[in-house]
Amino acid sequence: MFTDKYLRRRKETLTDAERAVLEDGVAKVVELPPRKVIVEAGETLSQSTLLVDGFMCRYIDDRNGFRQLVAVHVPGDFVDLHGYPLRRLDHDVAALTTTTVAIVPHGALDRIVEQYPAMARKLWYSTMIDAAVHRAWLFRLGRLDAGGRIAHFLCEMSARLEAVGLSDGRRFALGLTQADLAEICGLTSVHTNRVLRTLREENIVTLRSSQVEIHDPARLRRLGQFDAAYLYLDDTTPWASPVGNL
Amino acid sequence: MFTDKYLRRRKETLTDAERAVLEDGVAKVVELPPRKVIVEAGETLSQSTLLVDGFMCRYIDDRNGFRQLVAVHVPGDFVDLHGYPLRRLDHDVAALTTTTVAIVPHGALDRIVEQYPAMARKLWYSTMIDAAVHRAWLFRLGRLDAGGRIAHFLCEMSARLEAVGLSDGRRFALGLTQADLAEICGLTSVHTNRVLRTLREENIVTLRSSQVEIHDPARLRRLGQFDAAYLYLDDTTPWASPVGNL
DNA sequence: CGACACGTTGAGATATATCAAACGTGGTGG
DNA sequence: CCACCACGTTTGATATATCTCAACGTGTCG
Repeated sequence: MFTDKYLRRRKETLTDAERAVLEDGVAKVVELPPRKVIVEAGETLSQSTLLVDGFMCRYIDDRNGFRQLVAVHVPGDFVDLHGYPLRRLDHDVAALTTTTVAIVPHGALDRIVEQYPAMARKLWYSTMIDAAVHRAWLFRLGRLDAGGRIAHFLCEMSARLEAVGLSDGRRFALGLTQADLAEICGLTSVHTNRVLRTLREENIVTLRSSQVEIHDPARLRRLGQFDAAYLYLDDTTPWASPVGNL
Repeated sequence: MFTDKYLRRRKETLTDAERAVLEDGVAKVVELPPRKVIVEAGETLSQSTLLVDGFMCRYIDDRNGFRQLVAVHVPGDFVDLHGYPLRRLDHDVAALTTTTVAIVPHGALDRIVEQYPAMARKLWYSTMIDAAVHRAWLFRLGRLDAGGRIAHFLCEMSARLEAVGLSDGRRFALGLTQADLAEICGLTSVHTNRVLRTLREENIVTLRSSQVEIHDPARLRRLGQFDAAYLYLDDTTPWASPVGNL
């Protein structure tokens, strides 16, 4: 099963049988080039996307062509599962890097939800983690200054990537430019650059060509007032997350 | 049925039979005093709260005792339905004003979800609207300046209250102090006060002792770059929202 | 009448944006 | 193999939005 690659690294929340059912629903696996937009706001959707490899994001455009990222996705995430109940989205979805995605038609989800109530619950739960991440992002934008926002985001990425075996808590690849990071944190790229410099100079964290190296995790967490509880990573309720961190 | 009061005002999305089922699940109806905290982050929940009357909010505390509101609820909203799948929340839930709430034990939801798959979908959908609102708030905090944030929020409240018959699109009661508004918009209350003054002076909107009067809806919308699509108010899919705007 | 919460105003400090330019570097075509 | 281009990064100088601190006003309610 291709989902083995990352999905198994996490606290097992989908049973093997359930993962098989989900994979049965996969219509095809595709590679997307960097920056490829796969969903535009308002479109009616007939499928959802499971991210197998690479990084994706979701964003809302403003009037002046600037955009606010509202989510970043790592391998194992069910990127637009919320599009299944919602039908049409309020934002765009795009690849950040070259990615591999598995396409799950909504018809397949209909069947899964009907036949396997336990999976229906886990899918719902999964979308609720996504919402919890939104709330953490609200906190980040509303209450933290530039340094705190960047620190908080890097902590989140480290935790989520570690959960799927893509970070050791110190170093990881992150397919983001400084401009992307700015769009996540509600800052200009110029200011983001300056803040990254001081973070580097103070020996807290270094970000170079999409490689992140955390030198002082404790200070980074404190700067970002980061508490990973909202990621529900240790959850083992019958509701627990079906895939990746979502 | 007590839910008639507001729930019927909206595009009918729960059938009468379904509303009856939901009301059957209500264990009790209670009144809460202003500022009453009903859920604290991390607690394990065994019930969810339907807001019948008044205003409630959800918020995340920072280290210094400041807080960021992550949601505001109006009558008809299922305030912490996400607590049903999540079990424990990543934030607090509190009343803003004196409120009336209906308590729905999670056991009752279990029964509903098992017996009525169509309602299970509608409940899921409802939590997805809540998440869509989170994303609009991310846009607000990340991309708009102080005036834009306040304008955007007031547009949202006007639209949501209008949907439940509590606003005529021009005037409505909003149980918020300027300090609350500041915590919603990621601003200080001092700055919020100044921005409100210019909004009043420019004859766009007046907020006086929790009464909002919109003098120039078009300019307010433009200022806040507001587009109500994310509220999915006109949705009539089989998924459509069960209650209030959530 | 006093207390308390909420709203208002002022002066000054600071974080972040803006505009403009230069730099590095990996890739590409001649 | 070099020249050059595109893209991301870095830096400087200046403008501006928002915060901070401190004080004062105003209404409401016991």
